Amino acid sequence: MCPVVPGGGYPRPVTTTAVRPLRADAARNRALIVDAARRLFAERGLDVTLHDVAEAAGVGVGTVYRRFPDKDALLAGLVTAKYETLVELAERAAARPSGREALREYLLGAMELRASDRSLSTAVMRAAPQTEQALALRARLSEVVGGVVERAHAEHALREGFTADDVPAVTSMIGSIADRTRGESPDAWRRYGLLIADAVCPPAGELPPLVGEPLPPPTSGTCAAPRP
Amino acid sequence: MCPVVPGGGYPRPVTTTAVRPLRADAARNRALIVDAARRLFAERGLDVTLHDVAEAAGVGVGTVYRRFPDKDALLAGLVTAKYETLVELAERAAARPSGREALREYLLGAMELRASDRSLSTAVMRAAPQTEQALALRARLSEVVGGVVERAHAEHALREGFTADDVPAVTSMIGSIADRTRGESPDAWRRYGLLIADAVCPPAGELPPLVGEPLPPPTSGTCAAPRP
Amino acid sequence: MCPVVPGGGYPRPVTTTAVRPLRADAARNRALIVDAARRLFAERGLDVTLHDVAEAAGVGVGTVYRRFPDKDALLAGLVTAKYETLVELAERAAARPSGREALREYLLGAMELRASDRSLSTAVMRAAPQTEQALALRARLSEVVGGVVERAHAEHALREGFTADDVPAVTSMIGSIADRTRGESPDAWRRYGLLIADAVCPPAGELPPLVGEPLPPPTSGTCAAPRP
Amino acid sequence: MCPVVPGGGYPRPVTTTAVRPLRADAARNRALIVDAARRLFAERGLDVTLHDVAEAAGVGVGTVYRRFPDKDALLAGLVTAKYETLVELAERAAARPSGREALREYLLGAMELRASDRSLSTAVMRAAPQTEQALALRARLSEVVGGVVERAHAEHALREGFTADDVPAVTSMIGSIADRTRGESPDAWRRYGLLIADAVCPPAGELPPLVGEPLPPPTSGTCAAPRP
DNA sequence: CATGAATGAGCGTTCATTCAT
DNA sequence: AATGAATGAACGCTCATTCAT
Repeated sequence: MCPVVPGGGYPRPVTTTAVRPLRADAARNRALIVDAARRLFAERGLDVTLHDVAEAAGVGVGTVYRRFPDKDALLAGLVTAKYETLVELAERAAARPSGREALREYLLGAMELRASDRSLSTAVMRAAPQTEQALALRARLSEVVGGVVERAHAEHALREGFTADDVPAVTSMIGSIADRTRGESPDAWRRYGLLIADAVCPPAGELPPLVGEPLPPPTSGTCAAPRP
Repeated sequence: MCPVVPGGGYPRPVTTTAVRPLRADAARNRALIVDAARRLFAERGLDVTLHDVAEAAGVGVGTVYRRFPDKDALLAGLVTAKYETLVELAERAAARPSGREALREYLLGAMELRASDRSLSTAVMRAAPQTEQALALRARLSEVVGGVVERAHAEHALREGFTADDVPAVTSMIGSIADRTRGESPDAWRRYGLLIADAVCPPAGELPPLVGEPLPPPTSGTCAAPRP
Repeated sequence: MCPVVPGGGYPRPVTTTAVRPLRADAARNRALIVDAARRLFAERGLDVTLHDVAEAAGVGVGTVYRRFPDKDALLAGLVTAKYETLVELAERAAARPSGREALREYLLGAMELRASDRSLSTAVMRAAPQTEQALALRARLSEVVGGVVERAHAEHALREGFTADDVPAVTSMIGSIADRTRGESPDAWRRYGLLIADAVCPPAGELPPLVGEPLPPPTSGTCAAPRP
Repeated sequence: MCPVVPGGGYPRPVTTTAVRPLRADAARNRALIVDAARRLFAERGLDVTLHDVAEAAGVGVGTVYRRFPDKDALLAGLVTAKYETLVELAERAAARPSGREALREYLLGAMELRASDRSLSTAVMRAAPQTEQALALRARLSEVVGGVVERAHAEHALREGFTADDVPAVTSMIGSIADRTRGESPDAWRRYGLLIADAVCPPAGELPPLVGEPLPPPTSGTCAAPRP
């Protein structure tokens, strides 16, 4: 609703022409920071320094700290933004009539997202969702994906025992592969994405009778973000 | 069972003029260092300091630097040691009459190994194999696993298009999951290990008709270690 | 009772051409700032930030800097305010018929004042009196206390050699004790306040025959505030 | 016994010619650091940075941190060294036949010491004695001074109610005065040192009948160093 | 050779101060 | 005049790496 990252949909001050003219610079800088952070984190992983971010954004370090209390908060901001994208993705996928196709679409889309950002697979793990917004997004995502998973199960399109909580784990694995291969062949992960998607929820036509004896039900949300 | 130190079978420079009696101490120290490093990295991840390693090994930091030019080289050393274990594992598995079973045994064993060591999934990524020995080990591993894969294909037990080069990718993914879950539920990775093993090479009885349209043939060895 | 803001009795620039109606706001802000600063410094010592002060005062940091060139100037402002209280105290004490009692009253009162404000003993040290007003206040204080001291000497109630310039030194010492003990026993300083007051000017009844061989006459005003 | 600061009496390796030849540099550097620290702290108070210390000592910051885990530890080291001097001073004073004279000698000596080091009055307060050595020294000091105070009381040379725990408070006050006047007249504190010494324990000949109604017995050790 | 003392760039973070709005 | 966003030098501290012993 109200994106942490001022990417696209800033709440336009529709009624007043200039609600807070002072905010113009601030907002622009914030956007610069988030953009730079996103880019750097995506490229180089979690060990970029806030000095790097500041420099890349063309602002002073202090400005970064004005917007984000510390490095984790910045990461959390990025993660939150990414959750938003995931929610959108899930909702779009859920609109499909076939649960199977909905799930495959979401799975492959989520993998793609993870694969595009080096920091994400690690960041999601480290940064507990600290804002209500983040928690709400996670809950919403869980809800939508849960629905899709249920529908796919009802269609017998899904490997037995697979739950909505397995989804982040599965995309996280793909993220790790992508991290290793981004340099040489940025699409290498697709091979494994497909492998896993097929294992979980094969494309229409064949149903895998694979006997999955699911181990102890996974710590729920294991690969999502840690509980606060 | 699993020789930590690859120094065991050093090719003696028989023909060289000087015998170098000091080599004994050096080798012992190298062994101590690698041993300590392995333990510490496995326990605490990549952010252990070289002082910690040196202390745990009972040597001075300088000695560590004498054996390994820098931290990455030490990591590479660990990776090398791990390759030795993998080779053993592969050879043992390859002894099975069934290619399918041989492959499953190796896959699950390799996953287990990755899961047991916190630093490995990252280390493999960062450290290029720098010694002839490491390259030789990798070649040998590739050879043995390649044989097993071929046999499994011959038995039609393996997903079409799957190659020996996919094996490290697949185990690497499991390593990343294990890293994320080790704290809370150290066995959580098994769920996904099984999922993937089944997808690749299902247990005897059913054959996966899953149509795998392999994407661009993976950069060979992609998920092993980066090229030097 | 004790006007925090020295702005109260500003000498109006009656003769100047422009009346400057804005002065009202400015003065009010200055008052708010000094008030907040006093409170915060007294509570938390010198390491409060100017942002804290500004926030507590309900103004922006910029406003603080408009009124006081830098942090030290603000401290100087506080010291000035404190001087006003001291002048009042001295005048009230000087009204007593007995010089001895007047001096003791002033001494103990001044000590109490110092003891009640955490930042003051340090602030006095660092901030030179920068305004004419501050200098005027200091002169006035010196005058009043000088009178009292003289009367006490005339009554032979005061240790030989003791001068009005020793008074700030003596109260300053108590301030330092109070700073150190405020946390655990906020009244601990009284023990030493009494000790010193008795040494300087014992309560009526006994006259201290203590032979004080005053060392080199103290740099006058040494413990008040440094020269500009 | 074993000085924190390698000032004079290093335990000479009497029996072996070269016990630890490597330590030569280390010891020299440590001495340089402590010397520089002492000088800087004495001159500029507690807010010197460890970079300053390192630079003044001619070593890198890392070296300072190698010797002292953090800034407080360095301070604690200095404080410990100062305690040693105080113990020596107290023991020498205690050797006098007259308790009165012993106490005056110690008081004035301790004041002199405090007056000579700007950081000390603050440092003693902040740095809790962290080593057994420091605690032992403090205990020893307390013991010796306690004996002297008792003897002075027995001679009726001491203001009633004055205890050994008042001694650090009294010297601390002098330290604060000295801090304020060091720049302009470094001996100004003597005037007040004498005043206080006389108030506490007047020179032989006259006994002050000053009615001291001691306030609640002071938190013991209030102005010494905080309890660990 | 082995040692561990020394180094110093760099980290995350703070805050007095400036300046565009 | 007032604001508060922006700045960046500096802080305490770490640790990979070097080099005198």
